[in-house]
Amino acid sequence: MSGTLDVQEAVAGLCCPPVTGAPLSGEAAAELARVLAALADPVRLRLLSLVASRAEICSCNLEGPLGKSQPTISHHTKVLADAGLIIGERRGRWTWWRVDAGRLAAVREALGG
Amino acid sequence: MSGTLDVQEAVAGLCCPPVTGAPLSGEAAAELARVLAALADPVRLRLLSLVASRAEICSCNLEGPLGKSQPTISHHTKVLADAGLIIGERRGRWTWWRVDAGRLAAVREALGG
DNA sequence: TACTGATATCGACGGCCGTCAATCTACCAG
DNA sequence: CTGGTAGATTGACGGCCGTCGATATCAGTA
Repeated sequence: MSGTLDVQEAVAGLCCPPVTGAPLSGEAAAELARVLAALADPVRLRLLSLVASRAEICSCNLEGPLGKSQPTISHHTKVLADAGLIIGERRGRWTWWRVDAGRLAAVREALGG
Repeated sequence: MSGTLDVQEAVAGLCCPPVTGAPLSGEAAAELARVLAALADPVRLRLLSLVASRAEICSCNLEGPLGKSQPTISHHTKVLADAGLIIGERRGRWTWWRVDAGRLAAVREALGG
């Protein structure tokens, strides 16, 4: 809206200027690295794509396709949620997950988008 | 050029459909995870931004700003180069590094760009 | 209140990663 | 050839991460 806002405005919680711009500060690099570390796992990438493939998905629908134990799935959903990439909501006995598209876009922008 | 080419065409060596599309295969997830793991380190992110801040940069200009030992810098440049994110060229006694912008763009697209 | 089922947490094991000192290799100057 | 310098490689150490069995928590149901 305002003319004073730039690329970093769209960066949901991620305060990193693009890596392709000026040299990153230690703090900005650490914060971006934390989110990227959450993404840098095959199981979590597949989990993320499963969540993204629908508006919402229940934890119980993740164990089967991913072929991992229930504690492992719970661990990975927590890592992605802590990184802000997915959002969980408990309804009754089930936990429903959805992607935070803004956060994912923020990562792309931090990567020089 | 051809009309048959789509998003994946621009993905320099990265054959991953976007995570926001259909669920990722195990192989696609593993390959994307490998590149993201190379990015998921504060020192390497700062190194990458240093390389990106100029057309080229010499290894000897990295140790100072990053505050790491020479073997550590050499290790990190190798990790980034193996991931295809930077390209090194040896000229005389020095090694010059530059960013592979296409590869970085490929990562962004794999992340749903 | 008990009982069942869905998730979260804990504890432990094995393996991978970042770091650096020491060493090796390659290149240029003399 | 010899010396000096830039960079790569090796080996070792410490710590973090993915995984799962066991257990705890928490919501709905009878």
